[in-house]
Amino acid sequence: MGSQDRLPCKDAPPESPPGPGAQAILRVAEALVAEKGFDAVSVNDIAREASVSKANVFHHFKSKEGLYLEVLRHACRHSARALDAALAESSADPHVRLQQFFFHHLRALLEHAQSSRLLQRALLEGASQRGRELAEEVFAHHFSRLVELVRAGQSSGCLRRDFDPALLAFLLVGASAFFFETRAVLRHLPEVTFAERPERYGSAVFDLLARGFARAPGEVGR
Amino acid sequence: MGSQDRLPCKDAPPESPPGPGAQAILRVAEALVAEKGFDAVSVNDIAREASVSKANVFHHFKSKEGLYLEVLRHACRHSARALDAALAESSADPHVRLQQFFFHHLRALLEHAQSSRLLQRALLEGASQRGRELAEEVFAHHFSRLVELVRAGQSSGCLRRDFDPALLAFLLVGASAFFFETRAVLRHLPEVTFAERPERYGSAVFDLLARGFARAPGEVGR
DNA sequence: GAGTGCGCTGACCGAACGGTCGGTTGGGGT
DNA sequence: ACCCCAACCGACCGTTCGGTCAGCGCACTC
Repeated sequence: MGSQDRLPCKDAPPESPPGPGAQAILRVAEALVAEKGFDAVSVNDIAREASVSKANVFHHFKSKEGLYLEVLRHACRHSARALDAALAESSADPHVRLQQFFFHHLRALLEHAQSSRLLQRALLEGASQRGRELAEEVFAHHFSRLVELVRAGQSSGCLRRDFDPALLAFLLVGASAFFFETRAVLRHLPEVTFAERPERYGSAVFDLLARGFARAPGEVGR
Repeated sequence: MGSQDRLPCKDAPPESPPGPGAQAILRVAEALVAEKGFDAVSVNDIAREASVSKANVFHHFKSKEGLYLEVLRHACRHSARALDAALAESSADPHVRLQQFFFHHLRALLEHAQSSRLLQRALLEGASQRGRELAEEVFAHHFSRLVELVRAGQSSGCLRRDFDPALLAFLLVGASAFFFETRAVLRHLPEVTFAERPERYGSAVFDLLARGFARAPGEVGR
């Protein structure tokens, strides 16, 4: 009943560093859950795909929920690292930094589609609140940093000051994320020519947005 | 086996117009599936919540999948009607028409959160391809009309011509949809002040976008 | 070579799943 | 009066679910 883990900060200890067998299970679970969702994947499916017995899955993870959380933690770590990299661009021009973040973020989303889809699902599902909290932690932290980046651009003078910095941050993230989410559908829309050309989509979107948030009408720096 | 329905166009005949009992089941199923997802809701749950026997559910719908498709069809009809209304704005100014569409769409999304979430899920899940096709039909049609609206604005001269009309259409839809999707998370982000103020979010986003796609620098019409 | 810890397994459990079946209503047509 | 048929139900079916358990093989130590 009351045996919840109380360790607040430690990374590995709650479960020992995953051995090679556990990692194989983790990888398979990640792929299957990302594709079909937690409820649509059974432990049997995972075990079969990983070529181990179902009992072995429960040997390495204390429950299906536990395995799911481990999978999610892995995806979060992955995603957090990618966001760190995207935010670490070191240009002096905030406009360029925003652009680089946007491209980096979009590319990372598409390249690690599995983790992206996993987090997308975690945010959607009301069930397993622990999963939501996990995903929200990652997003809250990095979103703050992005907002700060926008705000810095505003006070440095190269971005307009009459809009909410959080709004632009949200739009940048959303333009990438929504593109990723709906890409499969976009392919079927005859009017859409950018479904298969993420770079083209990225630069077109950023240009359009930049016209809205950049300071001077002709002096954008590009 | 080979007993697929072949009727191409008819609306009602495959299943008779739903009686009051069937409608109650449908309503409950819609709510539960929208909240938890298809796989996380059992027929027993639906029957219990609707205060009927499980057998009765199978009396009105030939299978769980069939019930799901009926639920989805209902949500699609709902959504299609809302989009029709949003696209039917009759102003002469394309800029105003776009704005009205955007606000209408955002409001509809939030007001009929249940249907919205249902379609969002249908697009996400690779399983039950029939569901995807259903949702895609609705989107493809109305997206075309929206693109045409943008294109009309471009050739009428009040919108810039150096961007892809499908791109703006996509951004308008995405800005609403992504806001809807992530609203629960936005509430927890301290920097975000617009999570509870959709109208404020809507006008801020449209203003920012409008600066990017509108033709003249000072002549926006608002 | 007895002891020990660990990765792993097949057999098994109770519960819940989607779905079926035989039967009971009750209002409408003849 | 009769029958019919849709709506509805309790009981039940076979299957699969998440999860448990006793034990096997094998490397390692003393």
